[in-house]
Order: sequence, then C-alpha cells, then structure tokens
Amino acid sequence: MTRWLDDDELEAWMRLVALVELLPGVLESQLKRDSDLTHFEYVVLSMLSEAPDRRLRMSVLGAATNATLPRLSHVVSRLEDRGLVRRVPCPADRRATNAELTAEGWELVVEAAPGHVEQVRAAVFDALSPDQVAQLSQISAAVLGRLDPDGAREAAIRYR
Amino acid sequence: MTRWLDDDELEAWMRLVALVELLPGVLESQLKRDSDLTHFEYVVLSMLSEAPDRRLRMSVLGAATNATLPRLSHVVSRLEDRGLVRRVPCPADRRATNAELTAEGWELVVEAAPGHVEQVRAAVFDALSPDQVAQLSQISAAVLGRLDPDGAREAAIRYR
DNA sequence: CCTTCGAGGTTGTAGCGTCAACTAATGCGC
DNA sequence: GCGCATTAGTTGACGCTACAACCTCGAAGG
Repeated sequence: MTRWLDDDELEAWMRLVALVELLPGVLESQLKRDSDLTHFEYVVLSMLSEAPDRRLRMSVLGAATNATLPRLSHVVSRLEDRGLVRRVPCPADRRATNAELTAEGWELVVEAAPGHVEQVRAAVFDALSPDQVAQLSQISAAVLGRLDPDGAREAAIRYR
Repeated sequence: MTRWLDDDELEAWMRLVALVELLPGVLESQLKRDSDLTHFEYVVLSMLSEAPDRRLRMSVLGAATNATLPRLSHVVSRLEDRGLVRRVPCPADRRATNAELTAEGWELVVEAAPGHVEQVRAAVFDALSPDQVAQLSQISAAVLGRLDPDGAREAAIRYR
C-alpha cells in the first residue's frame, strides 16, 4: 500500500532532517553569543530595518517571517522590553498594531548583520558551488509551494 | 569588509530559512494528530525499531538523531512513561543505559510510519524531480559537513 | 590500591513556541 | 443604523529544548 522511500530518497531525507535539526542551532549560537539575539529576533529586526519607515504591521511582519501571530506578539514584547522595538497603534485601522524599529534596534541590527552573514557563509554558502546555490533555491521554492500553498513567497523583502 | 550575499544567494537563503521554519511544523502536526508523537519522538522510536534487538545506547541514539544527551534523556523518560520504551542498564559498562523499544512502542511506530511517509512525500518528494532529489542530497551533505564536522554522517541506520 | 580525570547520563531551571481563549474593532447584510 | 461574522492582536498555561550542575562509573598513572 504505502509507497516507501527508495534508497536515494531515504538518504536525501535523512540528510535534510539532520540539516533542519542542526542549522538553527548553529545560527542561534553565533547570534546569541555576539548580539544576544535569537535568529528569529534577528529576522524580525532585519525585516523592520528594511521596511519603509522601519515599521510594519504585526500581521505583515508575521507573514514575512513565517511566524504565527502569538509567537510574533511574544517576541515583539521581549524586544520592546529591551527597547529595540516600539509598538505603535495604527491610526487607519484601530485593531492593528505597527511594530517600529527604535534607534537602538537599528544600531543592533547594523552591528549584528556582518557576523551573522559571515556565519551563514561559513555554514552554508562556502560549502556550495554557484550551481548548487541555484539548485537549492529551486528546490526550496518547490518544497515551500507544498508547505505553504498561499503566501510566504512575498517574503522577498530585502534581508541584507 | 563584509561580503554580503548576492541576489541569488539571498533568494536561496530566504527560501531555505522559510523551509527550515515551516517544515518541522508540517511534520509535527501530522504525527501529533495521527499518533500523538513529536517528529523527534518518531525518529527515536524509528531508530530503535531498526536497531539490533531494538535497543541502542543513549549516546549512540543521541548521535544518530542529532540530539543532545539531556534532550534525549527527557524524551526517553516521556516515552518510558507511555510504555513505548524501556531503559535497561548496560551490563558491560555500568555507566551506560540502553533504550529498548517495547512491544507497544513497536506497534506504534509500525502504525505511524505509513502516514508519516506519506506526509514526507506530499510535503517534499512529490515536489521534486529525481534529479532534484540527488541535488538535495548532495547539497545537504555538503552543508552538514560544515555544521557538524565530525559524526552525524553515520546516522545512516535504516529509517524506513 | 588509590587518586584523578574523563566519559555516560540524569535532573532542574529558565526560555521560547504553540494552542486555546479572549478582547476589540471592522464591515457586511438588510 | 443594528447584529453578526470576521479580522487583528494579546494573554496565559503548558510542553519541549538548552544549559549547567551534578552523580556515578571506568581507566590510566603512579
């Protein structure tokens, strides 16, 4: 009945699972050590830093970072406590909240970015040929299409 | 100074991050719903089910599943409470502990496996051509080499 | 032997994410 | 304009993971 994975698929799957298990930890530890940030916190700050007026609506930010709203809300609260982000009620729609990067937040991302990018290079891109980068991009896109049939594709905001 | 990511790298990276963020959730929810298991719990049970005598030392199991020992210990405790796994002190080395799959544990994996494999197909392999599967395998291996310079490669125990 | 060091595991705590419940505001139908 | 469903977001409780402290056993050196 069940179509099991053949040997090639199995090997690919085992490796992908290992990658998914290990990659986050590697990113976290560098960011935590150097900037006291979670990778997800970094992504949030980074997204804000690229947005017009360094400000985004919670729901947009959530979609852009692939996060649930509760998760984002909690994280923004922590960042707010640290003075890196500010919550601003949206005048247009009074249900909505805008998250806005503070000056300190901006400084922290700017200072965290180089180390993070280097870590990403060291962990991922230094191991891949240009062809493989293109393949990875295609493959990820294809899988994302399955994982998240709707949005998430417009997370194409600049990451830097 | 810093070598930023070029456009292709950036796109690949954004997609990979999204994949790493979303894939676990998709796996978890199917397993949780159908078998009340975490993906990691499933992997643990699965590894045990393929091992000789359905038994492995904690440290070996930890290496095979890319888990830290504390994490594994906690998980095994939970599985033990549910009667799926049994801890057996190792007679040869009295520091060591063997985790052993119980009959109930075996039954649960056997019954959980088909649904899980189908989910993996639906989420990943159905989206990829055979060439892409091979590419993914290569790419993952290359990155893993950076993430985990030593072991983890011998996680080649059968997954089924 | 006896000491010391390292390996193998377990336990406690604190932090992050999820889920469900809840509040508040919008907009649609009539 | 008045309900009612829907959208936006927050909050609290619970579960899982990481990290650090700890304990026990084995092995190596003298």
